[in-house]
Amino acid sequence: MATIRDVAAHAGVSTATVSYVLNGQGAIPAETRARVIAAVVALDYQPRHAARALRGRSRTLGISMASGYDRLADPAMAEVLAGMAHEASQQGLALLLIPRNDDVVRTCVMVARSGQVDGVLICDPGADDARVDALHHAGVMAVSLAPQGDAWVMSDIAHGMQLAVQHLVGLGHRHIALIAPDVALATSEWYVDGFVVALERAGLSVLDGGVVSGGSREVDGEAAMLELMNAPELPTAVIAASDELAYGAMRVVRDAGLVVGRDVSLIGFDDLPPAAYMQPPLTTIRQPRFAMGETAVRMLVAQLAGAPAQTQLLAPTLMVRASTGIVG
Amino acid sequence: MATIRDVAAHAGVSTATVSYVLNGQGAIPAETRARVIAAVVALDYQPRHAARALRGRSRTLGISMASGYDRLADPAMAEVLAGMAHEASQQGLALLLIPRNDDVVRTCVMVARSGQVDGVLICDPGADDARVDALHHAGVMAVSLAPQGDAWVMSDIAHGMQLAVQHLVGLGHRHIALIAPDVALATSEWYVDGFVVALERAGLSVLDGGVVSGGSREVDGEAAMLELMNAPELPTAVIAASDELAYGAMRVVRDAGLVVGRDVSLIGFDDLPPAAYMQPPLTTIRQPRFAMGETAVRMLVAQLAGAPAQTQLLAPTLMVRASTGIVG
DNA sequence: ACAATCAGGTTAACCGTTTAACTTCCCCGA
DNA sequence: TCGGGGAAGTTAAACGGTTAACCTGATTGT
Repeated sequence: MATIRDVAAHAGVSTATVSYVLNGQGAIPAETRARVIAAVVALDYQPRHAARALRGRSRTLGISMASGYDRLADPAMAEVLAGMAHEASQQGLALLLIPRNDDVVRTCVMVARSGQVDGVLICDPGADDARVDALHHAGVMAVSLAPQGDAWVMSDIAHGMQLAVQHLVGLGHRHIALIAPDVALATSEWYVDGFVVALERAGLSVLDGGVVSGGSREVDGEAAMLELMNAPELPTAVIAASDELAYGAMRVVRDAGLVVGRDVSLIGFDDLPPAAYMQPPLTTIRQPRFAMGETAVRMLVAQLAGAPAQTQLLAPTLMVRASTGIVG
Repeated sequence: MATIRDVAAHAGVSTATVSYVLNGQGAIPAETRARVIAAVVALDYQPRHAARALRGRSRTLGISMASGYDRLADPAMAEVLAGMAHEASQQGLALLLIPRNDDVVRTCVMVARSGQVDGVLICDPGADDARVDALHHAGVMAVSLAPQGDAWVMSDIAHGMQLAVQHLVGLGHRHIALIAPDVALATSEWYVDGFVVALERAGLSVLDGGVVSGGSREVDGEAAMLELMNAPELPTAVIAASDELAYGAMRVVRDAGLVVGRDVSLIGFDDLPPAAYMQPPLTTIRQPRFAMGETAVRMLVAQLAGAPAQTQLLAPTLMVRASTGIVG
């Protein structure tokens, strides 16, 4: 493969000149510039990334995923990632999926300190996640997808809960339950607290057994809904912390011979594409996942450029469909 | 940040010795080794990735996605990616999402030739994809997720179609239609050809308008199903090339007042998690997406290690649920 | 007429590792 | 006693760019 020296020789200039031309720096007259370009083309020259990165930055951002890359298959996560990839591409940055082993925190810090990435995006922050502190301590810039540290972006879950509860209360519901997400996730408590606060504002209170811990998959939603149905009194409405949980809950309600949207109202979170194709179509709180990904990247880039750390809440919206109805 | 020189000075040895210790090479007595390790720990030394990569390989594989990173949000794609990330982690390799611009082929070749990645995984091969040839021409190792070039892995779609058709024929169906995938994808023709061959083997033939071109999203499935319903005679069974297409088709059938699984049988492809939660639960051909991702990485790694290029077909399986039933 | 300035370069140090080749020193066998 | 050979390091040349500092000759200002 041709090196910058070969190009310089071919164009009859020094390597410095070639470098300046390629980086658009220095004052190079058009004629010389043209000769250099011609040499680059003739030799099919491609600068080595490692050699460049050895001096400056790597122009790559790291993606850290603690809970295992299986989570990539989670559509909500995939959408965040899509947003990140989109924005990163806009900025000409690459995204690196940091390899995982038993010590995720260590590996993540190592990759960052090795300079393979300029900053890190913490995609699945756990409750009490050690990565934020570890990265901060190592002097690595990072943005988290949950409120931790001083740079993060999240969907305004509390507001989403308000929307959900208000919608249900408006339909006459007074007896509302929550299927909470996996407690291991940092966002988990936001769903629960948001739910409690929203109920209070509506003048309602949380019932005994009105918050059941779910998980993240459909089967978890089934188990949680079964738990709710075995309680002394069945809530008239259920909010699930994700669409997947809602899918599972919906099936259980249906199997019990009840009609979702009439006997029991059901709201999900996320608005994944299949939600609108469920039977009945699922009312849900759309979370701006793609935008969260884009925003996280923009924030990290700004921080790398010297801007101060920021935090941001993105607004969710209510998608009304047929899985919620007047209490009856 | 401490460099290898600092470590060498601190341990009272040369940089070469430090390097040998760190890479487990050369014959270094335990006592010296311990001194070096102690220095590494004391100085919190972390080797620079770029400096290493400048000599050897980058230990990173590239992910090329031509159709835009929005496709990452496609759950089927996300599952492939999860498999790749999993296997790559096992091997201690990182995965790089290659940035996209208007000239995808060029960018992809550039990143590979720049040495930022050792090889490329072509995730969404298009029909007549220029990347395979371009990469091959540039001497870059690559594995595609569709039959093109000499190294690829794919789910055995033809066999999947056999399973689907056999299942339907066993239920008495003779009038079967196909909702095809986006023709821009390299795998598209495999669905169509597989369908045609499977029908022939069953002694059936393709009807007029029996193959409608779909797309990839739920709305495309709706449009395709509408087209089928407007044809002179309604097929008794429909095979959709993806679960998403099937979701859309299912809704249209339902909205027309027909019952899926009784009036019209419906089969999807992929077996995404929501499939089992549709109403009725969707019979579908499960494709081993995660395994495809793992296999692709393994094949690329083997190739980089000098092994000859391989091709592989992974077996899909039939998941029988309630969306298919005896013709009536 | 002479210094200051500028355009258009070049030189060489530097980024941080790896590794082939070489040096020492010591031990052992003939 | 001498040479061969291995153990334990060291030296220094790569790897392929970037960039601060310097050089040269021509032009400008006074």
